[in-house]
Amino acid sequence: MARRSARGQRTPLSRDRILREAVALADAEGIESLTMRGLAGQLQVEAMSLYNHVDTKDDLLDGMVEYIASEIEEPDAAADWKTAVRRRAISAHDVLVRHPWSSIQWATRMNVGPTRMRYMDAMLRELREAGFSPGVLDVAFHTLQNHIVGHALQAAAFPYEEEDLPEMSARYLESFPADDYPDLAAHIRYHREAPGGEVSSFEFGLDAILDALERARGPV
Amino acid sequence: MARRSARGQRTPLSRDRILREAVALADAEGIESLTMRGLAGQLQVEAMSLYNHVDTKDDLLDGMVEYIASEIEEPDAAADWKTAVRRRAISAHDVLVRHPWSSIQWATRMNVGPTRMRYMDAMLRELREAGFSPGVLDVAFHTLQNHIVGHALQAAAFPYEEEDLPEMSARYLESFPADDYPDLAAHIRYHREAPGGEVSSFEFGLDAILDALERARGPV
DNA sequence: AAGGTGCGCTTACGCTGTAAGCTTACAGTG
DNA sequence: CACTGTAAGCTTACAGCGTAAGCGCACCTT
Repeated sequence: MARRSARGQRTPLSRDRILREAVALADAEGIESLTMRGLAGQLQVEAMSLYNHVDTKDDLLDGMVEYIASEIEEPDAAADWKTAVRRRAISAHDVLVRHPWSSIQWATRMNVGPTRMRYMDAMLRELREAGFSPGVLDVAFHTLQNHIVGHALQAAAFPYEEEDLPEMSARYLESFPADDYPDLAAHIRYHREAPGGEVSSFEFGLDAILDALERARGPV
Repeated sequence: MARRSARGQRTPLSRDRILREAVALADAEGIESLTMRGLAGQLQVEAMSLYNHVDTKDDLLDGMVEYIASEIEEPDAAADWKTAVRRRAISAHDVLVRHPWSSIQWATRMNVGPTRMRYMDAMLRELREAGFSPGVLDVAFHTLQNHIVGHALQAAAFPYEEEDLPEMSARYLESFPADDYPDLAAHIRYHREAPGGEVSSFEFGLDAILDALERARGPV
């Protein structure tokens, strides 16, 4: 069953090959249908073989988050703090949205690996070097992080194809009990009609947070 | 097997009784060990009987989130927007922290029921009546919501008993590679030593956001 | 007394993660 | 070249999961 070349030797499995395939599979089919057997099948291997490179399924999932975390880009070191933080935040958000399953895992799994640690450490460093006092730094970090992950989480909730989305959300709004929840209805309508859609909604909020932080620098 | 009184009639099951028990069980044992069989066992009933009141396990989980959402308190209608929003946010955060499994479900499940809709609608109304322009209102709502759920998510990550926590986190910090991630280490230390601990860290950030919003009211 | 029906029970199925033990292919050594 | 240790695959098996299908009891209505 194992895949072999013409001469009979098999392409060796490896943690990295497993993680890459797992990420691809989760991207394509959704993480809830990612099973050890299914993943092994894609790799032309039996399920138990995966356990030579991965401790448990949890370990696999941790590895997947680490894998996509490494796609987050490092901003130019010469940039001022606001630009650097902004770029890093946008890149992180991009990655999380690109892998719709990842934001939930990011928010949920507490086994943070070295790649995520590097990411957090770098963002904290940029904020510290910007001159924030410890208290403000803490708020800044969590507010930014919550914005990034929270927004990606929202985006992942609408995994529809780009094309169907307008029609779909229109139909949803039609059946929505707008009389019972008038402000919520307005909110949904706003997101439907907001110029530029979801992406710029993220950046708009991000800039609002960054501006507020800049004003709060020093005191508080 | 079904529980009966002395005269032989059984205490009837009901959706509400099921949800109440499911919430209690998830609170006590963690949601990952909540199974249909286990839940049924607690209710002295067979697993399949639950399906007379609940469509699927997903429906059960949705119901559980709705159940705890109803514990969020309505602030005094006479209060000014900042006080009202603050109170609602704190109450919501309290509820999510009180049920450690709920923040993940809240962030994850997209099937929002009437109770959660009422909650969102009320918060949006308070912000609108405060005079925010649509754009700022949107940022305000999401930033607040992300702060509430994001913070509860973090808190749920440390499900240790209050007593063990200091010793536990001290040991964690000892083995933490502080040389590789100096700013992350400082961040962890800050959370360990911050006056008042996690709760006030939430309120501190909340107030920072509310103050920033107040300043942003009108323009942007 | 009769019959309907709501609701709990029994059984069974396919799927999951993974423990235990085997077998094969290759590298290193004589 | 043969021998052997080991890494990494395969096979089998198991307990636990959600839930579909159908049965039968206890009650309510007439």
